[in-house]
Amino acid sequence: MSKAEQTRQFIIEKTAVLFNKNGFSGTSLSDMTAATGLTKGSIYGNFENKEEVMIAVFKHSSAELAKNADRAVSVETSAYNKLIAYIKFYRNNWIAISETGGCPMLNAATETDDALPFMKSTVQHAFASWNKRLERIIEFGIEQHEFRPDINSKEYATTFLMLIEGGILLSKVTNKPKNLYLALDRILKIINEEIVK
Amino acid sequence: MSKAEQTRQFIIEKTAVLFNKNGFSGTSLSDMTAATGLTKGSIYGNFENKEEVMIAVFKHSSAELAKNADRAVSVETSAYNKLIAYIKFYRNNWIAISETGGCPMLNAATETDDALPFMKSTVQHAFASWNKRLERIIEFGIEQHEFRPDINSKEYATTFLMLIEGGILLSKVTNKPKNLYLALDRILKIINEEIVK
DNA sequence: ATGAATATATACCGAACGGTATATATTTTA
DNA sequence: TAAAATATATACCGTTCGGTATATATTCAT
Repeated sequence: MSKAEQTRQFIIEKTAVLFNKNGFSGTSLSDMTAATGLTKGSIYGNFENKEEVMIAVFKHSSAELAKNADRAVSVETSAYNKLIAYIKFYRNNWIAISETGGCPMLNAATETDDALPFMKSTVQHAFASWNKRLERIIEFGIEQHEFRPDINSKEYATTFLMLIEGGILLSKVTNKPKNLYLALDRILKIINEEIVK
Repeated sequence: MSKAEQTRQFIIEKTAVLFNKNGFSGTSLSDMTAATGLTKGSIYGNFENKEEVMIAVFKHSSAELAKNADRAVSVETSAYNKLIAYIKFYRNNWIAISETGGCPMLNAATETDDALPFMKSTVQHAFASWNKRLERIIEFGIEQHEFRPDINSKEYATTFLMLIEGGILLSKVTNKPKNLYLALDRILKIINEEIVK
């Protein structure tokens, strides 16, 4: 990794929390120079503009999230245990999520919708990937004869995703993990009562 | 209503969509003068600063949402039909919600969390009120012997709320109402299978 | 080790930012 | 209807905004 690539990665990592907490509009270039200790010249030597940094940061954050979730899931062999591990992953990581400004998917999606057209396709793609990853676990369960063969894996994946995001939102507002846990318990209930044979 | 009060209301209504779409940081005073046709002097004659406008706008938007939902619910007499009406309300209003920038509760909550401390208590209060309103319908159903007496009305209200917000988020991202409908169908299922006797 | 290539810092740009003092209209009250 | 009170417009403030040309360091390949 060349020096420039290192710096690029350094900028992404140091500004990720900034963008996640304050959004694109709420983050200024001086916030970014303060967070990195670099100058505007250095940042603009590695990125075309603020928008490009935002895109790179979001891609990094969502990829990191996916990587961590996948790691937690991959240690399990059965589809059921993989789903349980997924729930556990969110249960265990509430503090980290909370302290770094909440779910980057939720935050970016909310600001992107109407205000950041340049982010639209990137966010859409990240959500589709997330849905697909959950979907694949369910489909794997069907193949392994763990789960009912007639269920709509895509819809269940989406339902889980909505509950997780809704749970994180409520927990952030109330400052209590309880609501996220309620959402996760609901997902568990759906798995046990509707998905497993 | 005095002229000043009229103007104040006029500013709130004209800037509501603006704040909902672009957030607090993404909305400038010139955006506000453009949307209202008024000048800075006029706006600042009616509000202390931009923050006070944001607070007034959010209170207006969330109150409007509550009023419309209550209107839809109040025409029904049974608790069950009130809950159904609540679901129907969101189903019928997707286009309006979508076109005005999505759910103001979701949007404000997301930006507020870490970036707008001056909004925190207002948003928290609005969410608590929302939860309470749903709770009261469920409690009414218990009193009327329509619903099971042992259910946790607060938790069910929160679950519905999370599903609605998660559904709106996903539908906004994908630009398809399908996901919101999926969330609403899930709420209906919970009502029929866990709440009604 | 040295020259070429690349990365970072400095110093600056015009524009837009939120906000305000003051002048001018417009309401409101007597 | 006239005077007092209030609402709105004008013109301006200092600051910060995102962005850039250029100079200076630093890396990298030979």
